[in-house]
Amino acid sequence: MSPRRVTMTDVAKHAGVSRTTASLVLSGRGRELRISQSVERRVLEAAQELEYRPDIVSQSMRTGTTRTIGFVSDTVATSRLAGDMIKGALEAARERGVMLFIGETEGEPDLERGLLEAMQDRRVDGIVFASMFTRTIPVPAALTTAPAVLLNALPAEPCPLPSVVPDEIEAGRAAARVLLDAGHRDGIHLVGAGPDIDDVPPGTVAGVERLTGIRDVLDRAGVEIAGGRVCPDWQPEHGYAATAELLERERPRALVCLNDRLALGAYQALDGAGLKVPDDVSVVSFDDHPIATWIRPKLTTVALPHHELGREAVDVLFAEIDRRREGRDPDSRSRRVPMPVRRRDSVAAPRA
Amino acid sequence: MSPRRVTMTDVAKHAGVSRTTASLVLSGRGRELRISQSVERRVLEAAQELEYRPDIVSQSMRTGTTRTIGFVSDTVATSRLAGDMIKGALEAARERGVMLFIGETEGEPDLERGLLEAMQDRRVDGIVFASMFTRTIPVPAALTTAPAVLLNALPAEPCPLPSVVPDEIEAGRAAARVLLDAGHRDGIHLVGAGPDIDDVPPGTVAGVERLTGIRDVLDRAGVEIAGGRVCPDWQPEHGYAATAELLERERPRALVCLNDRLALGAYQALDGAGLKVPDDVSVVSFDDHPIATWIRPKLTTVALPHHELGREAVDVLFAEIDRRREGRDPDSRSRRVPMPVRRRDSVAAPRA
DNA sequence: AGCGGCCGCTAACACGATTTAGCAACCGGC
DNA sequence: GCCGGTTGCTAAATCGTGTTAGCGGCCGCT
Repeated sequence: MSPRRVTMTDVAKHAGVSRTTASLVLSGRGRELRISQSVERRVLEAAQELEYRPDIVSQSMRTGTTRTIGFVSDTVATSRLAGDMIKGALEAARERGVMLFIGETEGEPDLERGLLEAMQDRRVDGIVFASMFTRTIPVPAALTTAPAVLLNALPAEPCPLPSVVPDEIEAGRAAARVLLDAGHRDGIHLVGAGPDIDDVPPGTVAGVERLTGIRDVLDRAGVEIAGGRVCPDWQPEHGYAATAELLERERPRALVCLNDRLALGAYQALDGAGLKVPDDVSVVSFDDHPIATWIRPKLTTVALPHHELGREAVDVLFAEIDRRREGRDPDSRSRRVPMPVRRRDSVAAPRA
Repeated sequence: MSPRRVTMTDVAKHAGVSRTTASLVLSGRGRELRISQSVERRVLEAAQELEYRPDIVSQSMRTGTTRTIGFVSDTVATSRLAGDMIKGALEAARERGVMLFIGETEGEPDLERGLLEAMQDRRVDGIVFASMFTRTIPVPAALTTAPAVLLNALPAEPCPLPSVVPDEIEAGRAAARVLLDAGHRDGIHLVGAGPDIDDVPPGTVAGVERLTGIRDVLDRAGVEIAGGRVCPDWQPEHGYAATAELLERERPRALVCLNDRLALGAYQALDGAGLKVPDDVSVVSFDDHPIATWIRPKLTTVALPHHELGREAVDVLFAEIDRRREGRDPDSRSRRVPMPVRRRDSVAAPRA
């Protein structure tokens, strides 16, 4: 079988000291507690020679901290985006020597509760509670036990939890500015939401906020939105249908698609109508989904910074853990992570 | 602060019995060790009333099993596929009340070693060592300590580890059969690899095995491959280039693309040449990437069963853990998970 | 000589569970 | 009345670590 792990007792024995002394030296408190240099050296050498590594389970037992955090999300498999978020969280955790439990609730309260309990039973130091698309959520009661952060989600009711979300309003503004900068003033249509602020699929934050940002910039510039079409879901087929229907009535100069999958559908409809992107119609979108660089021409889009969101959430979580340890009140503000514009080939000046 | 957790001592005190008795009852060994029915009931009631849940860290300390496994992969963020694999693993783990650590090595040996050590230090019960695309890998020494399974990877040298991989050869056969069944005999071209068995991008298992399967079926049917083009990487742009170049020379009747991203590029090139899928050219592919259903017409493809691979890996891992516990030798066979054909709209009978 | 103080280390307990060994009480048989 | 066996429970050890309290020895001062 596998050879028994080297324990601190082994190290102490090998160095000819008590286990206490070994513990003191190895936890760096030797100097403070007046362990002689020679003993200290003997212990360190013994530890190195035996390749001693502390057993974290035992440490957790004693100290109460497991150097482990939980990452709970509704789903991990929707897209590459989810993976990026986890990747960011993973990096930030690794820098602190912390491991990540992951779990998915599939949106079911039972699974959610079970998962949170399983993590608490394993004494996680904190929990990142993530949603794969931005929305407001009812905060589970179990989340108030351990330090926690909401990721890509806002609490439905005021609660003492910090949250990390993408800055969708500013993203909307950025998308509108891309078109204005290229010289567009007329024939700007929306695909997926709008034109009015109430025309959004239910339950999404991204819809309202992106639309708010777009309208804000266009309004200020005195530019009127030519039209818009709300889609129940933001899949390619809906983008195709909305755009095809639009093309029957009029000829747009620019499309703002509310995400890249809609934009893919819009491309297909434009192609079917013999219109060229960007010469005939400019397209700007949101998300920076992998397909944005696969379709032709490559899509100009405002990126969801999933990687950065994941990192930031873990950073905020550890700040929160520190606050708790110091007995301070939790920080319930929400962080807005900027969404960068990826300028590619789908936007051009309108034809004269 | 957060209220102290309810411990077994609390339960025992509340029921008026010793901690030992409480433990016996709660671990279901009460009957066996002749605890009276009345005491048993008192303990169970106390546990329920106090909402007692055992502390898994303490249990781990005593029993050596953490009900936690590690999922180590080179990367988790390449695509939705990775997410699906994790999702499958997660499901299988949840069914056993087991949590999942995840970590990524980014292919760096240092990170890999650190990660495996971190997991061992947390006494994981076993490790799934996954690759995001099928390949042969050198098995890290640290993997032999705990029970482990290779997922989507084959050991470079014989070693006592089971592995779980997709059945790529049979997938190749299935793809070829799709074309034969539709009546194709001539003008079958390969995109991404081939036509000879050596024409594959280096380091991939999928390339050789898919090609092997394709050739196997076509050879048996007496059908000759009209041509092929190996691509250094399997991205849309390579599929586009290979197909565009092919179209300059001749007019294919069917394309076997070695993955869906290549197929996307091929679609674009065919579209550019004014050829219709599937009327002019049939296309069959591999992976069942999300875009397969987004592009028009929807792509017929042989699916990588990522979800199933993840599940299977965890199942095999637990079988392995059981073997070890019973002192039997490890099972070093490799499992082949079938790759199902997704028949959609990109294959039709050749034009008369 | 007696006493206080420092130096360098160790004994012992705690964390929360599991498990082994054993104790007290009762019963029956001779 | 003593012995042996069964019943029903508990004391105590254990896992590997962190931490507090304290012990013996030496030095210096009066």
